[in-house]
Amino acid sequence: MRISAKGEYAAKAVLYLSLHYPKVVTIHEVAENHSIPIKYLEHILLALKKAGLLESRRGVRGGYTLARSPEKITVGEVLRVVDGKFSQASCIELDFKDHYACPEANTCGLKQVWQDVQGAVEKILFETSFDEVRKRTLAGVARKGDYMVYEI
Amino acid sequence: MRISAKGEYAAKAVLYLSLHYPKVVTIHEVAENHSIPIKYLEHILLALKKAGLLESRRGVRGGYTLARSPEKITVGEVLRVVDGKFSQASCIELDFKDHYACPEANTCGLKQVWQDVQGAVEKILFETSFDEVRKRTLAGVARKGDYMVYEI
DNA sequence: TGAAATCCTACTACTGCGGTCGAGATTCTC
DNA sequence: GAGAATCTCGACCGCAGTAGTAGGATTTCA
Repeated sequence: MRISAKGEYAAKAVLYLSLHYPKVVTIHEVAENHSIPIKYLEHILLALKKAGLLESRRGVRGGYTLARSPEKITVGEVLRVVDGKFSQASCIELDFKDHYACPEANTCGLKQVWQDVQGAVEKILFETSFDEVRKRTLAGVARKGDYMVYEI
Repeated sequence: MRISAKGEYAAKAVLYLSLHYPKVVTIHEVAENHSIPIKYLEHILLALKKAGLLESRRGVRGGYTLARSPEKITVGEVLRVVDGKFSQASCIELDFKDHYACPEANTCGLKQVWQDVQGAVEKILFETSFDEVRKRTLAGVARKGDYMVYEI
């Protein structure tokens, strides 16, 4: 019942790209800044690119940037790519065609609970854009006072 | 980002006990009714007992029952016992003493997102009692006003 | 005493997650 | 065109946690 390391990495990376949008930054730079294993991050960014969230440029001066502006990318979208669905329990999953996998699903009062949880989670994740996360991050930095940690 | 099979088993078992409260029912009966491996269910019920949620009687005519009435047991309590805490991401976990494990936690705008999610999940799980789940099960009907579940 | 049940420890098989490796393809700069 | 920088991609690996099993010890009731 937790977000995977992969999901956290992905979110941090996209936040970093949001802070530098629309500049192109290298995997290396992202990995350095967040202490993420670089070879692992490669896979993650590649997946996000294939999902249409990021754009890349190869070769010298290459790197990644967001495919859309930060306010058009939500935390939920990013997590969905790397962590898959947010199904909270097997009993509300659907099988091959449109039917609940759990035979008791129609009467079991727990189904409602799992759906409520899933809905609440998705509501937050899909309604929070990276522009908002970016603003909160900058606000946090400003409160600290001493340095501007992120160069923009 | 999902509830474990163990968590689902535990919730189903407690629901079953709620439906028969205050009758004492055997592990065997619960396992049969929900197609849960009996030897596995033993562990789960034992853990719930040790956590103070269930009571048991050994020997012939023994079995389990709730330690309190269904309205005094929440889904969250049950899941916490078998699945541990609901920390959504490592960056909001606390280390040995009172400090965030993640060094960027104070400035990272993601922390708030993870906390929002965790809060929303806990609110639902800890405010839903098994008496309510029991009623919904008996009604076999969806409630009004539940969350819209996003299409996946 | 014997059957029915929980209690308890130990073990196992498997899956997925986190991470690594090495080579290939592309692009820029000189 | 050479070479460096950078993304692309498939294969691989170790570990921890999950799900489940085995078997016996203990308690209780008739």
